[in-house]
Amino acid sequence: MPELPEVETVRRGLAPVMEGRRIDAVALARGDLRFPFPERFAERLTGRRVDTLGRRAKYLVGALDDGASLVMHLGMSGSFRVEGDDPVGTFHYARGKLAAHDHVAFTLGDRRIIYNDPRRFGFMTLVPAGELDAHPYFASLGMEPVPGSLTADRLAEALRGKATPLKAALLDQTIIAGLGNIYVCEALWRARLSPRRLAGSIVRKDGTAGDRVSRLVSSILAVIAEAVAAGGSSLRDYVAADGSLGMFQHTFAVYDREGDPCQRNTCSGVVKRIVQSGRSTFFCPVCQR
DNA sequence: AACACCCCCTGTCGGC
DNA sequence: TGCCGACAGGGGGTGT
Repeated sequence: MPELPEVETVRRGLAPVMEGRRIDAVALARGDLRFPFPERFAERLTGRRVDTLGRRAKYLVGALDDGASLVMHLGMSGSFRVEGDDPVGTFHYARGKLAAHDHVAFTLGDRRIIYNDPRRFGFMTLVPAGELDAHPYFASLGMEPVPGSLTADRLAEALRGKATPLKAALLDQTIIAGLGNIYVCEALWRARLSPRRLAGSIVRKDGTAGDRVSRLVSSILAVIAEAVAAGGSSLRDYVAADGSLGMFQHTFAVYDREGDPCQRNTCSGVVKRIVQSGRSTFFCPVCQR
């Protein structure tokens, strides 16, 4: 479910509940999510203090006081909620029993952080001190779609000569890390680029960025920044850790808008849905070239 | 090496 | 109303 803006929204919600606090207990409702939990997962976490809760691509990374990292991925349907006796800030506290698809409960003082994931495509693991950057999940991740990391020159270099459709290249986490199906569709619409065009074809012949790459970079940076500012997108039952709903879905130009008129002022096109590498792509075949 | 496909799992929704 | 297929925000593994 969650792409970078949703994961970042979750991070911002959980950080004040986790940072600087000790994990007093970890309860697992089952031995695996997408993958088995690592050996002694609960024991290794218990008693550790979470110094910071960070994010890389779509991963949440808790930096523990022994140098290890708690790595969490929400997959398609993962979410967190916070329960406790001591209402603070905007959190909605309601202590209760574990519900269906609650798989992990972290107790930190008077709070409980509960991970729920119906499809169990999410996963958690512990990475020993000093091994995070070299870990398989992280070693090959590409640029973060933020200013200073994602630049036109770097994207041009990464896409040059690539024969895969542009849509697939943008979903490739080893090129840009954190984009998913929604924001790729939206960014391509903003950049007026066809998802079917070969990725290498937007790069100039001499390998420099040029107008198309520049437009794409601006579009990606803008759509991600706007989505983060809006608290991400809420589809189906997705909510942030504080129970609030992200609002960005109301501004989708093409995602899940098959048949709607293209929102570009001068365009008479209609949003079309196609399937690329097994996933839906929404775009305007008239203005996206 | 680089791609394209299939699969993991559960819930929801639309069509009949 | 009920059933059934299609589809869903991700990404890892396999086969070409």
